[in-house]
Amino acid sequence: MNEDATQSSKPLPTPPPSPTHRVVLLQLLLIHSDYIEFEAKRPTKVAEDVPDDAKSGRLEEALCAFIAVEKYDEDDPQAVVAQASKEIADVATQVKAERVMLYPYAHLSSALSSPDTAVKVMKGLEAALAGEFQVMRAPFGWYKAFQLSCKGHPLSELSRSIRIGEGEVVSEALKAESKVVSHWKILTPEGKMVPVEDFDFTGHEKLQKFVRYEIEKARAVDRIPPHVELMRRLELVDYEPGSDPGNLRFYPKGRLIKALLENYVLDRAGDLGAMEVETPIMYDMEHPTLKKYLDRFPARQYAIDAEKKHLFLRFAACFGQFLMGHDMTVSYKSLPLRMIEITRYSFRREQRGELVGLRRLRAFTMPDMHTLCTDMKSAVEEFGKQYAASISVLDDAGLDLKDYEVAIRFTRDFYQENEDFVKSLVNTVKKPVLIETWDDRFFYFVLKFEFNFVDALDKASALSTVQIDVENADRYDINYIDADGAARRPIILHCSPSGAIERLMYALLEKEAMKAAAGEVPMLPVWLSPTQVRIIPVAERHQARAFQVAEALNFRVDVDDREETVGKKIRDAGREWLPYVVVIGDDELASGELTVTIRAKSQPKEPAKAGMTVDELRLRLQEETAGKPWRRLPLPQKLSERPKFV
RNA sequence: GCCUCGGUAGCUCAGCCGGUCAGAGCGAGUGACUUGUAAUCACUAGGUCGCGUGUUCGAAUCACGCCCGGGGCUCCA
Repeated sequence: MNEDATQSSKPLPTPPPSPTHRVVLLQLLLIHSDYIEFEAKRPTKVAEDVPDDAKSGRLEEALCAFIAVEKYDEDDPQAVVAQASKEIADVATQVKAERVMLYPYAHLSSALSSPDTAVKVMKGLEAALAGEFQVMRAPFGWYKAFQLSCKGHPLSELSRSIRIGEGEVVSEALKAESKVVSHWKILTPEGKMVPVEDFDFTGHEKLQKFVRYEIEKARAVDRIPPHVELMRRLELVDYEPGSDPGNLRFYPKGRLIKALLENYVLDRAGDLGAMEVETPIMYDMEHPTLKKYLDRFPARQYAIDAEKKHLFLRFAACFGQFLMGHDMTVSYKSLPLRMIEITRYSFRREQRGELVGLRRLRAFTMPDMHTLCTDMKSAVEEFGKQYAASISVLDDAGLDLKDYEVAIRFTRDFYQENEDFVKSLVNTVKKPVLIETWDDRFFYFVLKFEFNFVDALDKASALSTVQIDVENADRYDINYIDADGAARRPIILHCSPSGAIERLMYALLEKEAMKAAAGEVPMLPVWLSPTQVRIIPVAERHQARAFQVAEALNFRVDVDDREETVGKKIRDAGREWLPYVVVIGDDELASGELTVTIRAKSQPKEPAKAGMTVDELRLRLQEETAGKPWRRLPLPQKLSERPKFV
């Protein structure tokens, strides 16, 4: 559930538009006319009271705006007026019309607003446009006769739906957010709490970048993020224009890496004692509990209408696991009780301009673990364990403490009672940490941390996170039976040990891009490399031995049997970041040994070559991949049989 | 959602003050070469110039709308 785990760097909640405020619409049909003429014939029962001289009218060379005010407009008529008047003015200017006819036209909508709202909006539009144009308004709620002559040029007929973005609907939670006051400090391993402005960042440049990103929102980017080029060039992941933006396609190699990371995080969660579950990806907007929850903090959702239900796609696994938790019978003996799901996918309809490669998506894969704890003491203890586990998970994935910055955020009250604990967290990482404190609790949690990766373009994004949630047990009516037989509310931890899997891939690629820029040789950890060993037979007569070695190694080994020169094959292997490249020619045939190029020891232009036996190479691979999940080669073993995906 | 830049062959891109402007390199296919650590040579095929509408005698080129991507703003449980 937790956005930070996956997608954002900031802990503040998105202003939650309530689901009922979700869409605000006004339907417009704009006709550029030679003339428009109407006459009100007789009133309907909702008719607006108007003087006789307003019951008919005619405009020459006018833009005629047929308007249906919709039910949803009732939430914010002013915003609708502002938006719609701008739209009408834009078109009128474009077609060089000096006159505008506002014509209420109910048939454009199937969900009309109340007549009061409609009249209010119509009058609002009239007032808003009056300054710039000659405006006439046909009365609302009358049966009217009209004549219209459409000019018939390309822009003469346009229809518009005015949509007011969710963010403009001010909900209770948004109002609360604007009152949030954050205090920013740096906490050092020695336990000193220093205001950020007084902290000497010498030697902690990445932390400084992160802090600036967080507080000052410093951004300066003028190029495509390196990982976007890499994800395509390495044939891992790509954009999918046939879908919605931010929904990506994964090629076999990308799918392999993602699957390995998913399985690895699941394994590690299992080590912590988590039970894997699976929950639906869509939920009923009208479900009473979810409705309250959505009111509290929706990201922007994807909505789906199905038969009689109005559904939304989940943005985390919280829904499913909390609903499950609500129905479970849990004894205190079961606590701490941990459940995890790798959400494939979590959906958030992030704004178009925010989407970038693997960093920020609309559909992403998030390990989402929830832990029920008896009380705050137990929750804090569990928090410490999951903090340590997150460090270890990232380390195995290829990111160590130098690669990310730690943020710890809490309420003032929490800190007063747990100061030593917070300091111990900082001591664990042995480097200064960004601290954000709130005077009051505006969010559902009292304590959280995130690990924030700072990329090649100095952008920060959150990976691992854990939060202590003191609110949702109540909201979902989750309880456990204590030793005395009484039902009690647990404290709930939200944890994503790695953050979103896509984002982890992004971080790995960005890290390697930074290494490459610094003159080092980039590569993925051996356990994640789609091909672990490539064998290059020098001539056709060496192929049999190549396949024999491939089989004996029993890892992800492929054979470059293409009709290319050895030089070409070596170069291609380098471009694919192959950890081990074995060339087999007459010499190897004779000696039985292997000539292996070891990427991890190579420098640019200086491949590190070593002679070793098949067994030695196999042992080496076993050591480097011990304890990690394994999957078979994701592509045909013979390079000659492989398609190109990009 | 707004602003801005871009979309030309599978990929990277040139052409773009309207008129042999439909091109290059890589990739792909075919043939030759049987190859020892960052690109072997030759030939061939491939494109509604993102989509639509308009302006014009004539549009890849100009205008408008839309779609997709990059960046910025906003936003970022």
